[in-house]
Amino acid sequence: MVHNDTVERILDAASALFAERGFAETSLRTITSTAGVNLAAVNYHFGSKKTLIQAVFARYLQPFCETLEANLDARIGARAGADELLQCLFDSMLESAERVGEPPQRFMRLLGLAYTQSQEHLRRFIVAEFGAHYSRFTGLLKAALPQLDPVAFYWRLYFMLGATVFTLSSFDSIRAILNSEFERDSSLEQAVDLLVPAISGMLRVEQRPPGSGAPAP
Amino acid sequence: MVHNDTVERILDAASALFAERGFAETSLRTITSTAGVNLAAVNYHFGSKKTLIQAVFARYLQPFCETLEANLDARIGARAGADELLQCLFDSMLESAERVGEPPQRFMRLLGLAYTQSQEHLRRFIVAEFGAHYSRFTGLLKAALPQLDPVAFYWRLYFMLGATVFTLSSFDSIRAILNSEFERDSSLEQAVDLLVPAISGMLRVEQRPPGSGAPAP
DNA sequence: GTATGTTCCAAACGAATGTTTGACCGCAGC
DNA sequence: GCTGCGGTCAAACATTCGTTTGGAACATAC
Repeated sequence: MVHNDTVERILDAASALFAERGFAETSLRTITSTAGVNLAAVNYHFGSKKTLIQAVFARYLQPFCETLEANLDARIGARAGADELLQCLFDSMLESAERVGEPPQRFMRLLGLAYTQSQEHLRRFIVAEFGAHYSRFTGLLKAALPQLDPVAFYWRLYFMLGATVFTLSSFDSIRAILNSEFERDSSLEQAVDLLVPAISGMLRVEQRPPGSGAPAP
Repeated sequence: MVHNDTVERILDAASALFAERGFAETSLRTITSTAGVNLAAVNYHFGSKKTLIQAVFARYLQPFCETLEANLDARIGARAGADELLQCLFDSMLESAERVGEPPQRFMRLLGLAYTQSQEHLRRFIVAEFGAHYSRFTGLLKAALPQLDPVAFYWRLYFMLGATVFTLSSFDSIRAILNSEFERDSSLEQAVDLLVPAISGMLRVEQRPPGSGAPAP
């Protein structure tokens, strides 16, 4: 697939429209008319709608993985703290989004859609493309939190993923609410600055000793 | 709309299928054939697909709101802690799901879809149906966390919502991974027992003093 | 027994979807 | 000058979608 103008225009339009409405709710006709190209161009250049969806993800994932790996190599020593690792992760996200030239919240939105919409082919694609890098990061984070047992750590990874994807992907609407309610504008960087210590704290909370909470069923 | 057998069968099938695939990806033909009723039954009993989606939500939301209000009245005093409030919230969710007779993770899944899929009518419907109860809970929680400034509190509400909806709605797949990796089965109640202290800790983290983190843009 | 209203059903409706087709254009290589 | 080729285009393809229709079946009321 050659990187010509039509391909870029389709990817731009598809990325924005998918993030806005979801995959099934976005038709190829909407994409091609937004991009100003012919309807048949998608199938000609990408093969199908499924592979177009994957191409949209690849354009984000590849720079993100590269940036994350580079930042981990440069900034993270043998025994890094959870705080450093999280800051590194979010910095990489912001950096790579700037490299791609699209807002980071759009990437988060797409990532959330990949989990919530029924796109099994997409989850497989992401694991294949991203799995190794993901494992490296979670391994480092696990080493930074030795007090957590493996199962609790696993769950907290998902708590972190959920909080991040959910809030950053909804950043635009949350900001609109905050603006109308507090008359104070906020940037995505400020949101990340609130997110990192909150998540770091969540990860570091001491585990509740078994039996001290709600009675086990 | 009378509560006859056909209506119940449609709601059961629609609830399960929506949670599994999303709204746009689930056709009325799939719903009616799963329910074993005629295709026209949906439009006859519910009017349209949109109002069917709302009806599916109403069947969960109404018992949940009632249960939450009752539990808040019964168990929460004037100045309750964040821990108590969270436990009360999750207990209400589990209780009401049992009352409805469907798994709680299905409700969480639907709630996540309501946010991520482009269903403006549904968000409006949920706010109208649930807004007052939601405000009561967030007001109590805010009073329990007086050290947080309003904007930081607002963001942490979303962190909490994201972590909860994301993990509990993906509970089935997370459990499958945990089972294959640690050979230890886990219940939804155990997941909630891990979630409550983690979120409570996240909410109580001291705010990072301005300027000590990444430089403000 | 007839009238009335509710529920169900097979069939069809128009619109929208992803995909394919075959002609057309510009441009390189021989 | 002809040929192959990558790219574009309008048009059509076959499905699938949500919704509507007209009548059959049934119960209840008078």
